[in-house]
Amino acid sequence: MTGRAWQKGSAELLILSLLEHEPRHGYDLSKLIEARSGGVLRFHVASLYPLLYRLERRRWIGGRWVEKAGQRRRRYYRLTADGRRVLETKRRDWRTFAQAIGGIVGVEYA
Amino acid sequence: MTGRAWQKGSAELLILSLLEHEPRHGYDLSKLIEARSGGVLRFHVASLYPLLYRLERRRWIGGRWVEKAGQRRRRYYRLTADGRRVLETKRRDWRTFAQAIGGIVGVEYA
DNA sequence: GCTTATATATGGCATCGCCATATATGGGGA
DNA sequence: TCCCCATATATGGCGATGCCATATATAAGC
Repeated sequence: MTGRAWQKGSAELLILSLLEHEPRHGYDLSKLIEARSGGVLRFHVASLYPLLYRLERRRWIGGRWVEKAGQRRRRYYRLTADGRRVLETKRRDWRTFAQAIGGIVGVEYA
Repeated sequence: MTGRAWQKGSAELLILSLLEHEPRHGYDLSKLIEARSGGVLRFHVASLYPLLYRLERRRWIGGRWVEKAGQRRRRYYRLTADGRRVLETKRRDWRTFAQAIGGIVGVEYA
């Protein structure tokens, strides 16, 4: 549970980043985060879906249902123009934040 | 408000780090965080004092009152042996976490 | 005398991630 | 055949943690 509290706030940045180049659905995002972080990051679906609704309500992402035979329906999300701008800002902010923390606690990321 | 949400969870690491080499009192810690981060990080005292009580309750830090003439009383905190171990763990965890985030969102800290 | 900086304290609130649980479908193995 | 697992989305309630507002108290500076 150690680092779980840090995830607060980073979730939005993660989701926006993963949607940058292609639309994805919720379950896929959840699996991607876990896989790409080598298991370090893990988002429970109970956090993920409400987060996606929130981002959609803010118009940072847009979702649409895709139904295929022999498959549960999926909702695919894509970045909006607003979302793209927010992503850039959040990336910069994250970098600034991480460097500030690193500077004080004496951690280098190299 | 941009990065404020990220602070959740990093507060403990910051405090423990700042107490690593010398005892400090609450107000001092609050000012130090702001100064050393160039204003990027800022902890309101309303968050800070309850946090200090929590850390003391967990025996990660120990506080003692210091009264001097012509000065409001101050409570100085120092790291305990437990606190020192926790600090090491949290530092490692933070590094792992920041690298995982950086890897997914495409941010380098160099 | 008034404001500002120093210094600690606390009640109530908002945000956000988690647990538990629910629904629904397809595939693989015993 | 039957059950479990992976896939896929949904939601009520809870806990942790930081913030706002406010309070108290003292010394320094104008």
